[in-house]
Order: sequence, then C-alpha cells, then structure tokens
Amino acid sequence: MPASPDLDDISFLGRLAEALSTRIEEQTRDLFADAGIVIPVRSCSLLTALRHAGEASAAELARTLGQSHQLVVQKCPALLRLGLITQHADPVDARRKLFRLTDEGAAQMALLDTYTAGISAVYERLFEETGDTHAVLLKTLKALDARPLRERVAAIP
Amino acid sequence: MPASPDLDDISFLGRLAEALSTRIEEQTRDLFADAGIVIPVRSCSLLTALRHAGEASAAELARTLGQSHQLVVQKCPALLRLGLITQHADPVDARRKLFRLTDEGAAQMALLDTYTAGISAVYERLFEETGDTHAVLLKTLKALDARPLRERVAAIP
DNA sequence: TATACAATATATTGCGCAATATATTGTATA
DNA sequence: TATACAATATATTGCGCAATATATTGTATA
Repeated sequence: MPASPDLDDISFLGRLAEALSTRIEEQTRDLFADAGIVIPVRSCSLLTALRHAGEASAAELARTLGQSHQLVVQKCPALLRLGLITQHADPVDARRKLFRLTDEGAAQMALLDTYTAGISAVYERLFEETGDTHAVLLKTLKALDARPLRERVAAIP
Repeated sequence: MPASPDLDDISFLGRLAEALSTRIEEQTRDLFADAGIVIPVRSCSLLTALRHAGEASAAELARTLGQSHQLVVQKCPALLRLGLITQHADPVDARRKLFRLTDEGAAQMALLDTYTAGISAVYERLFEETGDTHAVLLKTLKALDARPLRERVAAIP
C-alpha cells in the first residue's frame, strides 16, 4: 500500500528499507494464505529454531534468534492459540518453561517445507533482475555496524 | 541491537530489510542528537514536505508523502509539542486544518540542511563499499510491486 | 432547495517491537 | 548455611503503524 518513498530527504534509505520489509511481509502473508499455511510470517524463524531444537525455553530461542527474550515471549501466546506449540514446565529448572511444536505445528512446518525450494528459486531469479539484494543488504548492515553514520559524518572534512 | 538475521529461513530478506531500516533510524537519531537536531527522524520527510508547501493540510501532506492521512495526523501532535509546527483553521474550508513550520521549525530544518551534503557524501561512499544499496532496494521494491511473490511462486513449475 | 456523495478530520483498536521494572528460582561464594 | 548474584519469566508502558468506524463540512446533482 505505501508508495515508494521520494528521495529528496535524508531518511530516504531507511524508508526504502522499511518499505521493502513491509512489502515482503505482506506478500509472504498472501503466499501463506494461498498455501494454507497459518504460521504468522514473523514467527517463521522462531518455529524453525524450535523445530531444530526440539524443545527450548524462551530465553534459549531468543539467543538463537538474536531477538530479545521479551519479544519471543510476546509471540508465544498467538502460537499457543493457533495450536502450533505447547508449553511445559521444565522438571529440572522451575524457572524455565519449555516450548515444543505440536503435531499441527510440525505439519505446518512440513507444509512450509514444500514451498521452500520454490521460494528460494523465486528469490534467486529476482536477484538476477535487481542485483543481489540479499548480499547488498547484508554488506550495508555490516558496514554500518562496523562504523556508524555518526562517525562517518564526523570524518567528513 | 538486533543481530543480523540468520538465513536458513524463508523470511530472511524481509528481516534483513527491517534490520537495516531500524539500524539506519537508530544511527540517524544518534547523528541528530550530536547535531542538536530535535526533529523526530520519522518526521523528516513530513517537515521537508511542509517546508516546500509552506502551508498544508494533513490530507495534502499524506498525498505528497504517499502515507496515510491517519499516520500524518498521528505525527503532528508531537511536532506541535516540540514547537516545530503550528496548526490553523482554514478560513475558506472549515473541514481543513492547515499546518505551518514555526520559526523554530524552520531553524531546525536549516540546521538539518547544514548536514545534508555531508550525509549524502557518506551514503555515496558507503554505496561504493557495499554496492548501490539505494538502487538495489528500489529495483527490488519495484519488481515486487510489478509481480508479487505469490505470482512468482505460482509460476514455478 | 434538498439530497447524496466526496473530502477531511478524529477516535478506537490492534500488531509488533523496545524499554523498563519486578518477581521467582537457581548458582556461586563467603 | 546464608547471602549475593545470575538467569528466567512476567507485566507495564510507549512508539509507529494499519485498519476501521464515525462525525463534520463542502460539492454536485436531482
């Protein structure tokens, strides 16, 4: 829905990145709807991590995903409501609550798997059109992490 | 703060774009703080449009910016509180409320102007390192607008 | 003029995220 | 053992945005 941001302003790059992010999320949601996948797009990586771990606490998932613990905890109620995961007390550490995929959750991930190769192929072809968006984004992010805008601007004569 | 997203998952590109967007916003905020610029980063384009228009209603600004009218309206109270803009009833159309930059708002934009060339130079040098992030993002956004992921995936044999 | 419609503004709700504070439980150390 | 600290979870608040509904005012048309 949002138009491409115009360029006559200092925040053009951030707004462009945000526009791309929201566009991809919208279109992925549409794709999922077509495919009968009920996984919230923003929880894909969480469920992938959980499938890989088998069983994990919110704190573990957060570390794996590089997200905050609070954010993971905030996503879980929706996943519980959708019947994709279950929650158990850890028998050996009462501080922890462990999450697991349900059968339904595993089935949804399996359904997602059937699209993974196709989606990867789509992105590869897209990047042939546009330049390697993935590589460029990653390089830009790393460059800004290595040396933030403030330092770069301060170094201008 | 958020780490670079990992890649073993279908939402990698969206998460990467979002990470870049938030990184740029954070770093621009830091830059503004150093420079004594009190403009909210996400209102830069609004104030730029308002300066250009001289005087404009929320609906006009929304059209100019390609944002929703509601979003523009939501940003204005903060800008009023900061003393950057003022609000007036339109004498010829009672539906409209017109916004203008205050002297302080104009001064802040002038202060921002003194950094614009430097920031542009920084981005140009950054893009020499990373590939032309701006062009690649724009191309990717346009490609997805022209043909959404759903169609692209459906066309895979 | 009266009525329907368009344009504008406002209010409410919800999502996803960040930041902060607090409570609970486990672990290490005096 | 007692105490301090670490790890984990929970609750609250706020921001920025999207979506939706409603009220108000202007404009076009019967």
